[in-house]
Order: sequence, then structure tokens, then C-alpha cells
Amino acid sequence: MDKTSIIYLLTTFTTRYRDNLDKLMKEIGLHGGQIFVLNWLWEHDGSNQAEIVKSLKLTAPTVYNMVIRLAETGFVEIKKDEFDARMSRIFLTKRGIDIQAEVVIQWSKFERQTFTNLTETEKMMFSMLLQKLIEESN
Amino acid sequence: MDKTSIIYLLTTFTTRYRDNLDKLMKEIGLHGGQIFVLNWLWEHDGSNQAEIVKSLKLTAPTVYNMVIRLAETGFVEIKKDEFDARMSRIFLTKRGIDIQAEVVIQWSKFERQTFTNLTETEKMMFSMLLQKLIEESN
DNA sequence: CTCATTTATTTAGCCGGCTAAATGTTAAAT
DNA sequence: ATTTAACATTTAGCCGGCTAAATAAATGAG
Repeated sequence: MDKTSIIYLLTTFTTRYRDNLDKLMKEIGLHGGQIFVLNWLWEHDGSNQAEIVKSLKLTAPTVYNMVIRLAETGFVEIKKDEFDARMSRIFLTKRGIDIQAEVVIQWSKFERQTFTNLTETEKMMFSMLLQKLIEESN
Repeated sequence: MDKTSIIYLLTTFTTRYRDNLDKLMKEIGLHGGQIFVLNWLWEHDGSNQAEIVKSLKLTAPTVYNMVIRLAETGFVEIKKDEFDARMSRIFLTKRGIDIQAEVVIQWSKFERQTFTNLTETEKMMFSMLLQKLIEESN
């Protein structure tokens, strides 16, 4: 349980990581989590919340809040489905579409910044290990 | 920006990771973040908040809230410092001391569970890469 | 000694996670 | 046709992060 333990390292890293993501996205008027919702919508405009929940492996209330905030800031619009009154569909606004270019820039800036200290080989190794770590928790 | 991107993997993993930690610690009546505060106090009983902030690399309000909650649930006690009225010192209660044994058990259970899919070599590799990743962000 | 600065904590408010439980709607079973 | 089950969303409330700004107390400069 000392500070060089892998759990300690991981916890420190994950906190820092999310914070850095947030800071970079804040520069273009977005919050850290929102880009994943947008990223899904860029390929699946008009999704309902349930699809986003499934795709991002988050819970309904989490996605609900993110969608609401994206709507409040004008990146998406929420419309009731005409056939199924239970669900609503999320549509990108012009702003939601246009922001993609900026997100791509920040995204790659973030990736570069996060992995500066790693060689390309190390990065691939890290990616491979992450995949193994994720697989298990399914 | 596709789903196999390393940023995606990392975000998925970090979310899952924190959630798993929380679930395991909940079993013994603690929240995920609290064990790091306790872990510091087990070695530095009577610290003030500022020391915890520095040690865990978090912000003052974050630590403040965690300490308050630990006090509310009876793991620590907060006492005003006799010489410096600005600060208070955090002392472990009997409960705060006794919980250590259980935390150690959950901690190692968590580590085992998180890294089941990795060989010992891979785990060391992962740890080494993490250290590199953390160093940079200082 | 006084006043400005630093230090330690607290308050208020936001985001991204979560669980539990309430609504409302649709689909399925009998 | 009615009742039950499943589904999609919403509400309420909590934790762990954060920033910005308010207190309050101690320290340092002159």
C-alpha cells in the first residue's frame, strides 16, 4: 500500500488524465465527457439516449445529464420520437457539427501531450495492455 | 477518433477502474477516495489538511470534503491545532485504525482483480509505463 | 506597530460518474 | 381486453474531482 504501488500510480494517473482532458476541451467550450457523446453523434446523428448509453458503457442518468447540458449549450437538439413516445432522439445542431474540427485538433493535442514521454513502441505496448485490462472487466 | 483509439481505451478503462475500486471499498463501508486519505493518516496521524493535499496531489476543497465525510462516519476526528488557529489536525479514531486490516484485504483483492489478465511481466511493464506517463505531467 | 502578504480552511457551484426509485409508454401474455 | 412485464427517460441524491472566491489567522516588511 505504499506510494509506488501500481494502484497508487494508476489512481494518480487517472485523476490527472481526466483533469487534463477537461482543461484542453474547456479551451473550445466543451467539457471532458461531452466529446464522447458528440463523437458518437457525428456518426449516428439522431440516436436516442439508450444507444449512447450502450455505446459509451455509461449509465442512463449520466448520459441524460450530458445530453441535457449539450442541449443547453446549443450543440444538440432533443426531439421526441414520432412513433415511440418513450424515447427522444438527439440531433446535432450546426454548432454541434462544426465543433468537430476543433475537437479533432484538441484531441490530437491531448494525445501528444499525454504520451510525450513514450516512444511509439511503448505507446503501442501501453495500448495493448489497456485492451487486455478492459477485456477482463466485461 | 475511433473507438480503438488509445484515448478511448484509456477513458473507458479509467472510468471502469474507479467504479470497481468504489464497489470493493463499499463492501467495508468506505468510498474509493477515502482509502487514500486513511492510508496517509496511518503513517502520519495528526496531519493537517494541507499535508494531505500535498501528499495526494489533490485540491484543498476535495480533501476538505473527504475529511469531513470521514469524520461524519467516525473514522477520524478533527481537532483545532493549539498553536496555529488557522489549521486543524486530523486524528484517526479506533475505527479508523482498525479498518486498515480490511482495507489491505480489499486493496489486494482489487489489485488481483484488476490485473488478472496480465502476466507478472506485463504488469511490471504497465507499471513502468505509468511511471513515465506520470512523470511528464509534473 | 501597522499593514500587506501568505497560509489554511471553508463555501458555493459545476461536471462526470454512480445507485435507487419514479414516470410514462409500449409490448407481450393469457 | 386486461394485466403484466419490459423499456426509455427522468428525478433525487451521493462521491470525487475541479475553480473561484470568502474567511480567518499568522507572518513579514517597513
